[in-house]
Amino acid sequence: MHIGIVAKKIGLSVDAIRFYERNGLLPRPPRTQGGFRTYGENDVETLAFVRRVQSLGFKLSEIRGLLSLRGKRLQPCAPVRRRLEEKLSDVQQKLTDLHKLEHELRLALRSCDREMRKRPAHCPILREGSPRKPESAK
Amino acid sequence: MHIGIVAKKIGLSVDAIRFYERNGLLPRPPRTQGGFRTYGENDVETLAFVRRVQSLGFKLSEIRGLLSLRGKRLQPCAPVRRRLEEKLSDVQQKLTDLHKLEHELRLALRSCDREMRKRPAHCPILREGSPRKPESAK
DNA sequence: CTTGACTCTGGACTATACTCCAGGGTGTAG
DNA sequence: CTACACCCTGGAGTATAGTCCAGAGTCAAG
Repeated sequence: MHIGIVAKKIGLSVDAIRFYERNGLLPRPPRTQGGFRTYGENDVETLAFVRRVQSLGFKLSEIRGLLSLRGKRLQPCAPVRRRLEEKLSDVQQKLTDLHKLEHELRLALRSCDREMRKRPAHCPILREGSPRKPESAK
Repeated sequence: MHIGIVAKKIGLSVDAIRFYERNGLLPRPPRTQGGFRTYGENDVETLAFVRRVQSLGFKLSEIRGLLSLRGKRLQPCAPVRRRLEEKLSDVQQKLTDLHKLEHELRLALRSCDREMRKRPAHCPILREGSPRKPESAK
């Protein structure tokens, strides 16, 4: 299989596949006389795996580690589990942060709303320091 | 005030302040004979404003827009409100995505767990396609 | 054997928000 | 006047995950 076929099969760009190869996510395939890469089914599967764990939030550098686990005859769950747990706790941290942010944004909106009723041309968010040269005495 | 003083006051690096200036987040200050930037209190306030809205999740390019609003005599709330709402809905979208991701990760963990009891050396995450040359007949 | 579609390499480019650097000039305390 | 701390500019580098390109070569059908 040439690279374009593989790309179409798994919905990646040809460039992305070559990029993965350069970055150690896909072994170098054999080449034709002329230098074209020739892939087999297991390459397609590897790429599918990459996509799948990527969709679980792993970055390419982490996927490299996962792939090396995958290359062994024994495929112990424990190290995978550990990584999944780390990732889960990252996600939870991000969720916490975003919830805080959501709260802050709601507060800002509320303060906007309160002020809007009274003095609609004096946004409380914008005030708190004014630009250089307030033109106080022109 | 020289740049280093301002930097210390608001907890930014000197480099960051110059970076903001280059990117239109802070007006060019007057210079000394020798070319040193000299800042006033309103610059400090501007920078404080930048930090504050940055902590609300706005990126620098968006902050530029906010700053231009801030530079006017009339400071209407409405456009600020609109931006806050957009940002809030971005955040909510991200929360949704992360919740889904959290769910996916939990599913993966569970499938790991189930398999671990039975065949601890055959991680279900790793399987689904094996590396090139499975050595099926060595 | 020609043609058109495909592939090769190496390198530049994208966005974000800065940091770090060299090589030089400036401000000010003593 | 001399240190020494501070400041200047321009440019490179950081991380991420690719995309896009030119200029050249290759493959397969007809």
